[in-house]
Amino acid sequence: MRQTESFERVEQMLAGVRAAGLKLTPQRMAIVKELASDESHPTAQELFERLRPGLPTMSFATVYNTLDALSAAGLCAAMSLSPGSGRFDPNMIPHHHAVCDSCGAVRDVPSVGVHGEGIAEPSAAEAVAQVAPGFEVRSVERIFRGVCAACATRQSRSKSV
Amino acid sequence: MRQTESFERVEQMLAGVRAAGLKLTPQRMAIVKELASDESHPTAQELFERLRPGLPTMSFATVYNTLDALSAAGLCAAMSLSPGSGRFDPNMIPHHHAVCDSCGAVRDVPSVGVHGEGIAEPSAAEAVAQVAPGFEVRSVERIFRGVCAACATRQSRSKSV
DNA sequence: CTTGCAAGTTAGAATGATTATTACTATGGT
DNA sequence: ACCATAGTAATAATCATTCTAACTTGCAAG
Repeated sequence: MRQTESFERVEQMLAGVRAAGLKLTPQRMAIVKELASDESHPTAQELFERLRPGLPTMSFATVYNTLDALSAAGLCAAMSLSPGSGRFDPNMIPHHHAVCDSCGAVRDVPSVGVHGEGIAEPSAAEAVAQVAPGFEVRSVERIFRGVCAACATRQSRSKSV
Repeated sequence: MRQTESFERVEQMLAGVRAAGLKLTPQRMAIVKELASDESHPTAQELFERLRPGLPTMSFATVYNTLDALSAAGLCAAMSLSPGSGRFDPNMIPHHHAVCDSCGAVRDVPSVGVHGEGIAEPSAAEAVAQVAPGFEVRSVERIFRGVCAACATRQSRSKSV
């Protein structure tokens, strides 16, 4: 069943590539196949190393280009979850973050509200337990992604030109 | 009032530095002051640039060292929210992520459950609106941080030595 | 107040991931 | 089969972060 699922996802993604007007090159096919059948959220590095045996001439930049193209076409998502990098937060009270996709600004969002602090609701904890048995959840963080007021006006302005 | 708040946080953090057995150097004081009175989640880069005028001899590594020390002492948190970097996710169905703090592995967590997809609950949306008026939330992502089964056993093993 | 030493700092080099550049090549429509 | 365009390869450039080795300082005991 899992085979079928990932096969479908490959097909879907390849269709998406064409629909987005992107050319279907061997490199892209290989990257799509590898990415779509992988649950482990690989890095560009990992993909490159896995694909190199099959396409020894492929360049590293192609992996990034393709991943960017896929992201832009809405066929995959770039994440940044790696620990110990980027920004530092002096606020140790459990809270969430609003991140502007456009300018990258980050704002704290207090976790008031009915659902309580940084503790998972039962349903969510169950969902984690199902996909990752034995995973001990220590904290839950919510990231609200969107566009801040400043960027919204800036974008509509430049769009109207 | 805001002045007082950040002043308190500086005091608290400095106290924490001493409590953790860390030496209180001018560089650390400066970094703590700057970080604790800042809501914008600065990068190491930004902190360094802001502090350089006051401490021209300070090295870049000191900023990182201090931030690491503060994180280790539980006085601040390192985040990675920047867009377009790190890992790639082929799963475009709204879902959450379980991240192991120890090995960095990422697993998808389906967002079944009563609270629905990637849409914020009213209370959370309100909270965002209060701190960032005009922020348009496009998606909500949850990150469950913790320790995966494999790392949990590995840690308890090495701890018992 | 002085002294000693561990912890901290400095400067710069090393590392590693990502992005940009440029000339070459292959794809897909006609 | 041909051509224009989009994609690729190779390499250089950039940026953040970590490491190294020598020097300096906070601070506690004398």
